[in-house]
Amino acid sequence: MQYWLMKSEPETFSIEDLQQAPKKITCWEGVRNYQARNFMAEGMAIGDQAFFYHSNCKIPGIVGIVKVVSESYPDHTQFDSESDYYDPKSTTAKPRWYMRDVKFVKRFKELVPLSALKANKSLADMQILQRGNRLSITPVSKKNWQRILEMVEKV
DNA sequence: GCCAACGTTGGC
DNA sequence: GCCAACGTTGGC
Repeated sequence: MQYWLMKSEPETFSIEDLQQAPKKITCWEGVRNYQARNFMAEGMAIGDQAFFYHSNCKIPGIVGIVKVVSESYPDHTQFDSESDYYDPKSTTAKPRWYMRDVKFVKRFKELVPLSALKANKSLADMQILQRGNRLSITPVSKKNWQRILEMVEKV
């Protein structure tokens, strides 16, 4: 089993939105970066877990955990000219972008803020902490996963 | 294939 | 709102 971190802007889709979704499942739409897509399409497997990260908001940080519950399949929003995620260069015969379904696992009582992740020197190799990192989906090592869970328990 | 221009991300 | 960092686009 592998671990991941998935970013979402809470204004667009927050962990509260996921909790309120039918069956607490959502399709993870809108990934439009090849590296992130490859992580999702080829790197992930059903049963993997991911940190849900709120980005571009007042206090960015990890707010909970989700689980991968589907194989990858074409992201329908790429074909929808009304959608912000529309990609005119993509065709149903040859889709560029893929999604998976993820399910709510838990929401932390208090988020683990980015500032706390940065302050924890043992997490220095986390991809999200590297300078200029913009990937919306990144792998997390088992060690770092456990270290972060320990930070949650201390809250 | 190079690279300048442009758009986006996301913390602050 | 600012801006650094990065990815993509498109002319050549």
